[in-house]
Amino acid sequence: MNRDILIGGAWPYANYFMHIGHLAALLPGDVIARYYRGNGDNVIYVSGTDSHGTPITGRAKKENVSPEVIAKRYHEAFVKSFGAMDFEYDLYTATFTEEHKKIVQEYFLKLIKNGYIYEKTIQQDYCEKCGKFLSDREIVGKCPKCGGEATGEQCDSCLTTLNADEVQDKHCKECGSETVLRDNKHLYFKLSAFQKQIEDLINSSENTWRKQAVGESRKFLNNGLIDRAATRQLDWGIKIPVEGYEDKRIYVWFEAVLGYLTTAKRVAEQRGIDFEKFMSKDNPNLSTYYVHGKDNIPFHTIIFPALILGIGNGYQLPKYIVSSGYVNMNDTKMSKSKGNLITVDELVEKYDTDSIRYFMISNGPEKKDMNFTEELFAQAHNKFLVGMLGNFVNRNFSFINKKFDGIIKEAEIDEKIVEMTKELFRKVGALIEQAELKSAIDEIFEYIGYANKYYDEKEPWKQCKEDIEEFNKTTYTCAYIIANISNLIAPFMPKTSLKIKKMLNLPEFKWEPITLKGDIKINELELLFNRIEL
RNA sequence: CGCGGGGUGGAGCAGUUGGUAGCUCGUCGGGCUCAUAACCCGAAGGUCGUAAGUUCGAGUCUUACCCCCGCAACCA
Repeated sequence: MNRDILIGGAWPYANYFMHIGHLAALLPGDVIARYYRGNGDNVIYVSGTDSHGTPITGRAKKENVSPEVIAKRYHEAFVKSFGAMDFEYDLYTATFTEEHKKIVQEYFLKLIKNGYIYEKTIQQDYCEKCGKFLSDREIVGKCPKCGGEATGEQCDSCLTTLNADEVQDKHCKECGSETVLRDNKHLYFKLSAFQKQIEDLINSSENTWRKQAVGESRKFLNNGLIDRAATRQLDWGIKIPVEGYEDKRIYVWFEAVLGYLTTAKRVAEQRGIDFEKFMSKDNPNLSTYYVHGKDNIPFHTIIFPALILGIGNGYQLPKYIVSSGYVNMNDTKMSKSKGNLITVDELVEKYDTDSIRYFMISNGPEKKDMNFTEELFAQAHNKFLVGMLGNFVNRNFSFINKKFDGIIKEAEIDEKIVEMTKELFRKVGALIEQAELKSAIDEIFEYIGYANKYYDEKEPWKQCKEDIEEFNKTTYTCAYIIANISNLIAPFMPKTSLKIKKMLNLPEFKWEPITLKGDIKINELELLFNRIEL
């Protein structure tokens, strides 16, 4: 029975190019997707560009273009970067598409219909000169603590987080005139109504959510969930399908997480799958994965589940929450201003895609933040990819090429290795399903390490002179190992997998052990990886 | 302030239900020669952030403190 798998990668925000932090957080999604596809399962892997919100309008104003221009520019850049890193989404779209907007508005109306949206009037800062309500970022004033320069959300001097109502002596950032408080109506989402259900969700998810996600979510529940405004005073975003709200837009975080549903639904429709059945909590075959960075946790573990419940379509709540830590550069936080931020494009230009994928999984921020340095990267590349994997293939095949015209004679395959291989597929598969990718890839490299040891112990360079039967067994067994490596690494390093498959004329990737038959002719041998010299 | 995650040999990490620490890299020594100074074997390196406590016994439980990262704001 094929399984139904939904994987949602976090939606990168369209205000800068994709950097290695995004990559580290999102890569697990692609690995998991490839793995399940290799099992013949029914995978829907989706994501898109988060393209609304104030920062984009701010940037647009600065560059004197429309927000759409900015959003599309970065959207295209993301598509290119994901492509370069061999991400295979079933659909990568953007929140500015009509399809997304339409479904989000439908969901919004459903929330209203189900009684989870209510109107509330609050007082907000208003600039009379500019004739508009100001967002927290558009307010400047004095910090109540240190008296320094502050915006409506943070003090620039002492760095405390502030609320707009705490800030003193408030002015409009743009024109400088004093702000006044005015009544403004907003639509609120009854998050508090889901306290109990989300508590239950978390209690039943301790083994499938990353530890930090569980802890972080409990924090919010312990404090008690608070209703959140679902609307923002803004003109760039999804329109609110309610009269009297023409000057407002849907809060980006609400619509961005709903993107998982809007995109998955589109994929399902294209494939002729009944999405309501697919996504149903009563579908025992369904597993959902949500993959993102740790700062995104509450949106995926609290808000998104609450929205799903509020919409009331009976969809499955997040089963696997795969949150990653951050990537630091030389022990300091990456940031544009510090200039220590590496974009994916820069990395791809310099290094092998598979090598980057390998490093980001095996040394990635799975449980805690990681530190990225080129030295560490080169070291791991040289030792594991060149020394262990690449070398094992090369030492085998170049010998065969030299002495036996590239022909590996059929022979008995070491039974112990066959058993070990079968077991490995089971073990690694289980780890990938649990999103424990670091352990999964470690298991594979332990196997490769064992293979090198095996080769050394058998000493085929001697066997070929003393006992050709034994030599054939050794080399056929090694060819068997290499063939199986091509499947085992496929979710992690798709290009390398293909290279091996080409050398041995192997069938396309499936998550299962390969059995060899007959003599094998090695197609042109090429090095899998080249050493990196720094 | 509070809360969440983390703090284990030079570096990166494991350590399930408590019993005097494991792995990989790097380093040093040896072996092999099929291989991209690659591969194999061996050795030296830690008392587990700090201070107390519980216990026959704690990295593993309790308390306090310190350091790093994060916290529904749009930055993975």
